[in-house]
Formats: sequence, structure tokens, C-alpha cells
Amino acid sequence: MNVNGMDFKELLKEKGCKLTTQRRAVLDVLNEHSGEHLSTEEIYGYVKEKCPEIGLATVYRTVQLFEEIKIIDKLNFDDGCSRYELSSNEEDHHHHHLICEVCNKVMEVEEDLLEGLEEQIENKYNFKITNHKVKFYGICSKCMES
Amino acid sequence: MNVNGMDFKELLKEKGCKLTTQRRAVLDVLNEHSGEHLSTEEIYGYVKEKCPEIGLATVYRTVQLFEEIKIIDKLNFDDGCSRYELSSNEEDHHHHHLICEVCNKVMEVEEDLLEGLEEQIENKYNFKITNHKVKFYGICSKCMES
DNA sequence: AACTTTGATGATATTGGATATCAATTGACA
DNA sequence: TGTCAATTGATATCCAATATCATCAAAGTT
Repeated sequence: MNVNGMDFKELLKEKGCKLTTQRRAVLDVLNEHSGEHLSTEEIYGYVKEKCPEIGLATVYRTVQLFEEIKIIDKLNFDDGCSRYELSSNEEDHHHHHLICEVCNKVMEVEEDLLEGLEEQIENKYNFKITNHKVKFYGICSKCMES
Repeated sequence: MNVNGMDFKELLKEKGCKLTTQRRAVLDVLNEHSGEHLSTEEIYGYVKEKCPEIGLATVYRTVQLFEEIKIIDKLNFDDGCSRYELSSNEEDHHHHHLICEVCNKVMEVEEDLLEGLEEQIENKYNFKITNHKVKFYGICSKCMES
């Protein structure tokens, strides 16, 4: 049971938290749906299949904890709820999102070409950057045809 | 009464909308507080000073309309509400935000150096980019000292 | 293995930002 | 000035997210 090479139980212990069945089950669901951007309610739906006694509040709490220990990222696509995805490894930073304003589909951009820009900003503004979130809005190829 | 060189009343008319006292007052407040990132409730507070009969629902509706006609941008700093700022002119695209994870202060990065990156993405993913939102998280100079 | 401590859980009430409703009002154009 | 559709204010409502609290279960400890 490890995430990004780190032991899951150890990550929790560092925060004084316990490894529970429910937390394990939520992590499983996130792994099984990597590449998707699940809302808390959606995670709840999937987790209930293998852990029917779990409560919605627990999923909310779990997702919040997972964000704190930095194994997931919170996403906001302006659809009325927060969505989540597994964090990528430390080294390769992370990807960006392309959001089609016509069909609302969200795609991933695997590259992360902000290194140069970040360095410029760090120097000019004396601001130590630890993370970034980038969204590009526009029209996807499919919608462009129509 | 114009925004970014466009006539405000004309912008509204194109959408079949009327120029009302309330909409004028909200725009005034946004102009008087440019550089800030006001929430709807905050806008409501300021507008009421000069237009005490205005209702909160109207501010919510107005802000939504202003976003549709692209004279303001919606911001999300994960503080439980949406915030807004006047859009910059079309040509110089817009700025980014630096968010200090220690003191939660939000600063502006005036440059927009994503042109090159956008072109790469447009070609590789066949996606026509019309806008972007970029947030950098980290530690500001003040918090770095402590 | 039973005990103990303390964090975690599930059910549910509550919060709070945002939206829907609707009668009354007002801007825009003839 | 009259007409009509868009707009407004007040308020009810929605719903994602959080708070509450009694019960439960990890993970040490003896």
C-alpha cells in the first residue's frame, strides 16, 4: 500500500492519523479511476460498492486529509463542486488542463513547460514557488469541426 | 461609460440586456476597487453605500452577466466563495496570481509569458486556446523571512 | 490476548454561498 | 406617453460542505 513511492500508513502516521478501512477504500477508488476528475459524491458512489457502510461525511473528511498529505490535488472546473485527482510524483511536477468551452470536456496536457517562467517569477517577485495550477480554456478539435 | 474601450450600454444591448442603475453601480464599484479581488458579498457591501435599495440577488445576477460579456473574470482562491476582477484588455491578455500558502495573500504577476507555451499546446493538441487561468502557490518574501 | 487511549466513523443537523420564484418595477423603443 | 419585455427586491429554496456527537476501531501498552 504505497503512493508515489511513499508508504501510505507512514504518511498518515506522520500526521497522527490512523490507517482505516475507509481511507484504504477511498485510495483504491482513486487509483482505479486515475485520469478522471472525480467529485466527492462520485467517489462516495464508487466506494460504497466495496464498502457499503461508509458515510458521505467520511469521504469528505478523507478527501480533505488526502489533500493535506499531498497525495491528491483539488480541481475546480466551475461546475458547483470540487473534484480530485491523484498527485503526480514530485519530480515531474504536474500536468495542466484543457477545458473546452463548448462541450465542457476536460483534457490533460502532459507536458509541464513552466519551469523557465517560474524561475523568472521567483527572481523578480522574490516568491518561492512550490506548486501551480494552470487551466487553458478554448475549443477542442471535435467542437471546432462542427 | 465604457469598459476596455467598448461602450457599456452597447455591450449589454448585444445580449438583449438593458442598462440599469444597479448594473452601472456594480461596474462603478469594480472600477473603484480595481486591483482587489472582491467577492459578491463584498461588492454588495460597497454598492449598497451608493445604491442602498439594491438586493443581493441582483449583485449575484449582475456579476454573472458581467462574466458572460467578458468584462470581469471569476477567480477561485478556495476560500468558499467566488471572487471577481475586471478583465484586462484583449491585446495584453491577462496576468497571473501568486498565492502565499502561509499568509494567504494574493499578489499579481503582471507579465503574461505563456504565448509560446500556448502555441505549442494549440499545435500538439489541436485545441484553440481563448483564455487561461494560472495560479502559482508558494511562500511570499515577507513570510520567507519569518 | 485483553486493555486503554485516542483518533475515526456514520447519521444527521446545520451552515452558507448561490440560485429559483414571482409580483412589482423600469428601461428602451415606437 | 404608452407598451412590453427585461429587471429588480424579497424571500424561499437548493445543495455542497461542515459541525456535532455518541459509538466504534486502530495501534500501542501491559
